[in-house]
Amino acid sequence: MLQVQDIRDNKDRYIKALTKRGIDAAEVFKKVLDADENRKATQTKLDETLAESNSVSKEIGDLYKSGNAKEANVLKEKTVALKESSKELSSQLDSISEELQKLLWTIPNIPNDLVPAGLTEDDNEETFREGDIPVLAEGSMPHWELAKKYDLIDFELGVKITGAGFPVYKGKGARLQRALISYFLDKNTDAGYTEYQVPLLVNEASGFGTGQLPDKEGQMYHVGVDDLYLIPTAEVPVTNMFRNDLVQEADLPITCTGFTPCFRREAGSYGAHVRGLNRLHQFDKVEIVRIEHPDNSYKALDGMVDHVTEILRELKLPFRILRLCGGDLGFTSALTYDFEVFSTAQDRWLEISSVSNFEAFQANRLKLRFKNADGKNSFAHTLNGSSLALPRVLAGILENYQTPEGIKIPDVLVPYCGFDIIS
RNA sequence: AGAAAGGUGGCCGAGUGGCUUAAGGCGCACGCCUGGAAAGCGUGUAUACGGCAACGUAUCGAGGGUUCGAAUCCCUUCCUUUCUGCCA
Repeated sequence: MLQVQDIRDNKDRYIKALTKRGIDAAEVFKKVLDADENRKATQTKLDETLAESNSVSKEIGDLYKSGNAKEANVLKEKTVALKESSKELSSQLDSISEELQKLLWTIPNIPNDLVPAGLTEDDNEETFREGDIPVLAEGSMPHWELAKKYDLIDFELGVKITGAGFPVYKGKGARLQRALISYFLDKNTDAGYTEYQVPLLVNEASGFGTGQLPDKEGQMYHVGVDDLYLIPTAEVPVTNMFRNDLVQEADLPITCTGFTPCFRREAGSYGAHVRGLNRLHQFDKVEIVRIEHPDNSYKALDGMVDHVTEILRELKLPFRILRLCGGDLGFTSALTYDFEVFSTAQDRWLEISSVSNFEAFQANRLKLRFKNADGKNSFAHTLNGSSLALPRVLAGILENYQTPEGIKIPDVLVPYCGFDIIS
C-alpha cells in the first residue's frame, strides 16, 4: 500500500512509472488526494468539537467538586449538542477513511526505474544467462516420463488420495527432494540467513499483511471452520512474524530463511504446460526474506540475486535471469528478477525463483517500522525470494542430467543424497 | 470441548469513575563520574492524525453501551495463559 504523502509528493513521477504497468493512475490519484483533503478537514472539525466537549466536562467536574450542582446541570445541557455533532462527524470521518483505504488498496506498487515497460512476458528483459544446454541422447524424455521410468514420483497415487496436482514422491525421488531442501537451507544459513520453521496455516490478518488478501483470496486454500488459510508461500508467515513491529535501526537487516510446503489453488489452464511438476497445488519451497533499511534495499536485492545465481551455478543447471516488465510485475513489487531453468526435454524455460523488492509497500500494510538514530519511525523495506522452488529444479535436474545409464546427481547434492546416479 | 484467570507504552508491570497529564522498573539516548568501561547519579524517552508552531485529538486487544466525564462500570467478540478432557 502506498502512502498518501508519497503520492502527493511524487504524483507525476508515479503516474509516469505506473504507465509501465499499463495503468493510468491520474484519476485514482486525484480521488485519493481529494479524499485525503476531505479527511483532514473533517478530522480537524471533529477534533475541535471533542476539545470543547472535554473542556466542558472538566468544568462540570470542577463545579460538582465545589458543590455547585446547579451550574453544573446547566452546562450538561450544552454537551448534548456537542455530542450529537461529534457523533455525526466521527461517522463521516469513518466513511471517508474507509473510502480512502479502499482506493489505496487498488493501487499497485510503483515500478522501479529499471523496470522495462511492457504488458506481457515477451517484454521481460533478460539480464543474464549461464550454463550450456546439454545435447541429449536419442530417446531422452521429459521429466514426468523419467519420474515414471525410475519410479520417483507417482502422480496417480496423489490423485487417489487427494486430487490432481498433489504428487507422491517415492524412493530416490523423495530422497532427492529432501537433499535439495537441506542443500538450499545450508546455502542460505551459510550466507547468514537465520533458519525458521513456521506455521503452514495463517490467519486473515497475515494474509492482509503480505498482500494476498483481499485481492487474491481465491488463490489460497481456506479452512472454513477455523477461518485460516493454507500458505501459498513461506513469505506470508515469515514476513508476518514482523507485523506491527517497531525494530531498532541497528537490528537491520533482519534475514530469514525457511522451508515450507506451499499450497496454491491456481484454478486455471490445463494441458502440456501444467504437466508433471510444472504446476502443482502443493509443492516445496525454500524461501529467503530480508527486512532492510530503505537506503540498502536495492543493494540487498542484488545480493539476493547473486546468492541464487551461485546456487544454480553449483547445481550446474542452465538458467537465465529476467527483469520483469511492468505488466508481469506482481502487485506488491517494485522490482522483480525471475530465475528460469531450461527444461531441455520440454524445450522451454521454467520459472524457479522470483526475487523482489517490495520497498515500503508491504511494510505499510504490515506496520513494520524501524526507529532511526534521530528517534523517527519509518517503514522498513521488505524483500523476498525463492531459493529455491523444488519441483521445477527437480524437473530441470531430471531432464538435464539424464543419460542412457540413468540420471546423474549434481556433485553438490551427492553428499546429501548418498547416491550419485538414479538408474 | 469444559472451567478459571488475563490482554495497559519498545519490553515488564501498577492502576475499581474526574489530581492518570498512565505510577514504577527494564531497555534506549544524552550528560556527570572514569585512563577506558561497568556500576552509580542526573535528564530525556509511546504511537497515529491534524497544525509552520504553540498545541489539539485519538489510542490501555477489538466493537458497542452507560455517564457531563471510562484503562476503570455493562454487553458482545477475538486472542493468550493455566487446569480438565482428547491427542502425536
